[in-house]
Amino acid sequence: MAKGNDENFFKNVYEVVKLIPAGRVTSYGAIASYLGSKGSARMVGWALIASHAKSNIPAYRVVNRTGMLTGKQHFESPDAMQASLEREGVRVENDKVVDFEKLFWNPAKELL
DNA sequence: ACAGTGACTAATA
DNA sequence: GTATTAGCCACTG
Repeated sequence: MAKGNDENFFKNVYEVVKLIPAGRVTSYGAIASYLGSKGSARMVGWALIASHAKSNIPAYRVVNRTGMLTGKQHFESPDAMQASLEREGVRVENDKVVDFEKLFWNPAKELL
């Protein structure tokens, strides 16, 4: 670890993910774009791993561009992510968010 | 310092 | 329409 030099980027991810309304989801690319690291969606995913390990971040509200729960494997249980989403009203089918486009929450627009 | 890996995305075949 | 390649940036060995 770099002693938290990149906290700026990570912290931004934490803030945005925390601000995601219940029952809504967003994509890594959207967060990356909002942070200015457009094209580096992988960093958002990496940040979420750190965030999940460091703070209580609802990382389950963040999925990939197709709405698939790619990161569920990193949770305590692979089913925790889907369960949490369904608990908030998000329908998940075959590890994929239903009506993802409707539930999609764009920080660059909603949070503007 | 180099190479491999990864919670991604878009383009190409 | 599915599969593969390439670009992306940070972390680990």
